[in-house]
Amino acid sequence: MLTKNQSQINLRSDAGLATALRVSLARLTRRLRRQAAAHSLTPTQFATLAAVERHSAITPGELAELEKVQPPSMTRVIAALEERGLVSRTPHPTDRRQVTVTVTEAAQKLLKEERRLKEAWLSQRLRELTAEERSILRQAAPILEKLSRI
Amino acid sequence: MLTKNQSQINLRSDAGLATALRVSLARLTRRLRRQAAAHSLTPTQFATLAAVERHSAITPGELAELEKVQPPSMTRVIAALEERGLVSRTPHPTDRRQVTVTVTEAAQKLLKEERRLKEAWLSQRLRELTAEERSILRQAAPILEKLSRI
DNA sequence: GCCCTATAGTTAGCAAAGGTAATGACTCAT
DNA sequence: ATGAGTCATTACCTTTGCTAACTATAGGGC
Repeated sequence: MLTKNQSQINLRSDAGLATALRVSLARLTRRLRRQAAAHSLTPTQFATLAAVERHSAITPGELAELEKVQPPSMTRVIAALEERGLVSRTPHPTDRRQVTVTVTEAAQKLLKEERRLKEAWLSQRLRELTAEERSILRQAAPILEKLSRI
Repeated sequence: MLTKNQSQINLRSDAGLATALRVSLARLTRRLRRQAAAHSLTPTQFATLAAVERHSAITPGELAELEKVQPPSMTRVIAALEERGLVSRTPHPTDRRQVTVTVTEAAQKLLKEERRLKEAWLSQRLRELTAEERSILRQAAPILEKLSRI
């Protein structure tokens, strides 16, 4: 009985668009999370490690703001990454309250491999779309990124 | 130091698109979840209740498949909804192993109000986009829905 | 120079929501 | 009529978010 059309959501209104996006995003994220479970880093850890790689010598507070989590949540993620030798915490050069986080060499290697694995599922799904659909998603990606960043 | 450009992700490749989507989706979902915390239903409960409303007399197993969760997770969500008088479980007409779930009247009223509240944040963000950006998201929404459904 | 407030990070404890494994009730084909 | 399969549930664990409270440090006003 799963064949009924599930979305008679009115996409014209902003509220309808919001509904459609919210529901799909939640489901997709759940799906991606599950896909990632087979690999060595959780999605949160992976996203954080990638952020540390992009902004080397970043502080936990800045990372928390970037990833839109509270500082204590970021503390835990960093602790997990440090325990696995993927990031190192060093004192901030001028402010001893702060800490700077950087990726290790091991992390760079792992990131490369993880990226390949972690994206496999979604990439495969993307390949199953038509070229036009992919093109729309390409245009949508930066907008979603912008929305996620507010 | 949050001003650096965070995404030099190559959107041309499927893997790059996959990366960009994955990161943004995770962050947006986190944000939406937090936004929802002020209201009376969790996002998962809300999504499930909405699904029950759309497919009345659906079984837990079908709901689990729809929402891409395992049956035990769905059992818990349904139990929470039943405890609050929002759904009722009745025996399946022909198969006594199964159960059919339907929304109550209270739920229909609540759904309407919740929808209004829960979409407020995202709608506001959508209004801050340009008309063209919204148009792209309108085109992207069904594709994301399709991706989330595979 | 000394306090007082503000800030950065962490710790402690809680809640939401997912998962797997095992169980009980029921169905159905052999 | 029995044994395998199916549906829902229960029990338990994990991840990952949160808030509140604590510690250490910074920095300004007196």
